[in-house]
Amino acid sequence: MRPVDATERILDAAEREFAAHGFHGASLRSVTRAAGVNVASIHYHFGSKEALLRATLERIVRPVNEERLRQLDEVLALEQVPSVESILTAFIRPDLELIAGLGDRGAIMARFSGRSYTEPEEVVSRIITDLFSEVGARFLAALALAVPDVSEDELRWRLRCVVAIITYLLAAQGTARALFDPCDIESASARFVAFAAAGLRAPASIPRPANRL
Amino acid sequence: MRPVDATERILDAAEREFAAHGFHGASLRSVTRAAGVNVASIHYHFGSKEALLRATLERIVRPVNEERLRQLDEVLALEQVPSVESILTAFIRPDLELIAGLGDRGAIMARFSGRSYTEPEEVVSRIITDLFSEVGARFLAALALAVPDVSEDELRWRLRCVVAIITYLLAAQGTARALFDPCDIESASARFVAFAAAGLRAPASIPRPANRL
DNA sequence: AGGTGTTTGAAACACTTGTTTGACATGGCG
DNA sequence: CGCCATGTCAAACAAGTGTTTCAAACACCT
Repeated sequence: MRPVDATERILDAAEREFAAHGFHGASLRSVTRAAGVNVASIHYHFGSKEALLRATLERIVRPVNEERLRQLDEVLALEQVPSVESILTAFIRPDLELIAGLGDRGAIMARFSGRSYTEPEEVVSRIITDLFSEVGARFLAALALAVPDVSEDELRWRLRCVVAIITYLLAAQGTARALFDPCDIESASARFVAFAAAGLRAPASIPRPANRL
Repeated sequence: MRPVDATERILDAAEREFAAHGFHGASLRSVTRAAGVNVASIHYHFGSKEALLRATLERIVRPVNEERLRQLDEVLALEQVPSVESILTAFIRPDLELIAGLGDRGAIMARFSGRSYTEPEEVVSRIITDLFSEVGARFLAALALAVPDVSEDELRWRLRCVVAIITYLLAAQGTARALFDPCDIESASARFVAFAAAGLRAPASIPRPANRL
């Protein structure tokens, strides 16, 4: 079952360790021990701990983001003015499908990617920003079509709230306080979309002036 | 300006270091260096790194949560059926006020507490769960009054989404991608409330069965 | 078989980690 | 003054960190 290829085995183990303990908390030796390889092989195959993290992250996030864009294209092809619900569904389903399709490893990957968003270390946030810039821009543009009444600035702000929710959803997965049953992605998706769509569609906020009569 | 008391100086420095690098990423020596004290003094005053984290966390979170409950009581006293907006405002304002009132340190504390929510390490999540159990229960009960049409189970789920948003808001503060201007808590609060209130009030999700005809 | 480039292995590198120790200074009190 | 608790300090502790080295093993090709 486990891949014979050492590179792949290292990535599998790194995924687990980074998910469980974060970038600093995970040690290369715990990774190599779990992967059944020598410590040196990490530097041989990847170059450094940071490079290993990037590789681990990319292996998870890239296909998910590609699937996101694919589903978004599908929505845009079907609806000339896309609904918020369709856009949000295209945004979250690739994550949920990943989790559902991979069993235990799905939970690990969810935690890992959710966690990576909130890593304080520059290293991680730089990688994440890289990986998500295109997806962010495309979905923001789609949302601007779907919710024309809200300024793009506030929409961008709201999109980040949506990302925050997904991050949290993923990060909690595989812990004692998981937010959804990985087998039931329909209701997880429905709950998410119901909440987030209403939030995105809300009338633009009107900050009351600091002192109002 | 800086407190002369060593305990306080250590807590100040720990706050900064934990916020910037997380629990594992921050080293005791970087804390003591910043605080201008000896390494041993951390163990003298607190006992261990973990105990230092707990103390740092409690010093921030406790007063904020007390203020949350105070503002919630105020809302409940004024409105017999509280509005979602009022509840949400009571929930987020103590955070924003903290940030606004404390300048740089506010941003640090925001990042620190936001970050702590997503620490993978058991250590941190245990402390957080402790500190938030009462607030969570009280606000959930209030929301159940305000949104009677949504089941308490789904409401609990949505409340966690709200917490996710706040966490993210706080964690991004003090970084290059801060989500709001600390001086303008009015519009930050308005944006948050507009988004979250709409989400909370959304009609209950109706997960269609996995296979529907 | 011999030679080539690619992977592995054990060991060491220099350094940092959290924690402990014991000597030293300080300050209040009888 | 001596006494004792309270802090502080440099130094050391053992263990663990990411990274490097270099020889041995391997796989593959002519």
